[in-house]
Amino acid sequence: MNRPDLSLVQPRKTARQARSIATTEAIQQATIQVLLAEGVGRLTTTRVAERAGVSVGTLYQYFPHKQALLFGIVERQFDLIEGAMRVACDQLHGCDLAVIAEGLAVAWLDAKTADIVASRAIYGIAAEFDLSGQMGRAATLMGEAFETLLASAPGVRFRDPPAAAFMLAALLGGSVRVVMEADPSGHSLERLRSELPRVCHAYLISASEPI
Amino acid sequence: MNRPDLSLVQPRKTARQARSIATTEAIQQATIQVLLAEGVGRLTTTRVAERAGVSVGTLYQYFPHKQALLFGIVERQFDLIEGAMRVACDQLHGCDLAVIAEGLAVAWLDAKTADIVASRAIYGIAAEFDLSGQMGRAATLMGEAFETLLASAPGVRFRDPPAAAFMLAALLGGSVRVVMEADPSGHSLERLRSELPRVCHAYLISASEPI
DNA sequence: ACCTGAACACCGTTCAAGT
DNA sequence: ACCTGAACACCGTTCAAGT
Repeated sequence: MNRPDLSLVQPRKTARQARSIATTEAIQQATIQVLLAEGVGRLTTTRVAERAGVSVGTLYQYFPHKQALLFGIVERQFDLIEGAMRVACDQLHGCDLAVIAEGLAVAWLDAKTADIVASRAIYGIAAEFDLSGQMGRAATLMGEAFETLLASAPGVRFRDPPAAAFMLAALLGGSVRVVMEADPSGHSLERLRSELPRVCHAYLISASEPI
Repeated sequence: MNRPDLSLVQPRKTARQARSIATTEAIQQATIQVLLAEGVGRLTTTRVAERAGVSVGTLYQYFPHKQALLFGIVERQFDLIEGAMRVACDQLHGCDLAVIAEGLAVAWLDAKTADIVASRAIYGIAAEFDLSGQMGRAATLMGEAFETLLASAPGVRFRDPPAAAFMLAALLGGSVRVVMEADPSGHSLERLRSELPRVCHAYLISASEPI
């Protein structure tokens, strides 16, 4: 397999006609089904096409390469998490640091563990494909949202707001990812659930000063 | 490719004879060379065998599957990091919390960024293969080392020592991993370098109490 | 305008045959 | 005791031919 051009995430041809849309939809659905039923290791363009009721050729008319199949799913999951965090940020706007820290940690953990099946699939994908592009973009978005949230906290001023927001995102994202990967049983997730809010709170306090 | 049995990480036959040892060595060296010269995407059993000057059949006499080739390299890198952290733990034994926090964060960042070429290769491997087993084992080891280190800090007592040690490991491992993956340029690594010690210190204080 | 599926160039892995 | 490499069962991707 030659290294595919990862910038081509869009479908090769926009699905204008009804039939095209149906086909695209069917292929995406089939991807999820194969993924859940057989695992990443057995996710094959031919298998997906078969499950979608089309031929491989048709599949390649809408998705430039196998990775594009997966990117769609990952993007959907990322959007879900981003949405959940956006809601959390809105609700926490103007609250004080303790509430913000606790709120963000809980929201993040909930979002990541909400659909454990999807998460498992995503981590499987992440283990097999290069998602650094997606992750970088997501990190930047989180950083920005966190920065405005932190600015809204009353009675405190951050010495370096972008740095604090960035670090907070790295903290949440990193610790949850590493724990989910290292211990899929989810046992040590409980520990994370009790400790992560404390980490966030302690850090935010140390990165800011009163008034 | 059928999902290989990951428990078979050992070479298929122990290399007793001199010739065998040489062959094994050559294959391992060839793996690294191919990895560095051509990237994970072009790492092929045939290519490795060719570079090692043997046939594919010979390769499979010593390595049960392609993954075993990679596991060796990853294990070596993990050992390096584990060693560096063990040294750091020894040096920090008995120091107070501020020094321990700063020391661990710096040691971890240095170990992870020491051989940037190897790290890049490792992350490439990690993106393509399932390393959850290795990572879980490494996390447990770190947790234990951290726990005895934290117990040595004078004047403080941790409310839940295993939880604190675990969280510290997740913090270090997660944030560095996520930053390296999301921003391979290494630009935001500088930010991490200045913020991570603060995170560790703030958390350790909040998880302990005086006397 | 959309679909088909044989064909191509590659994989990982095996095993009868050699030295 | 160790090595070879053709052979096998799969991949991802393409493209001439169909409707």
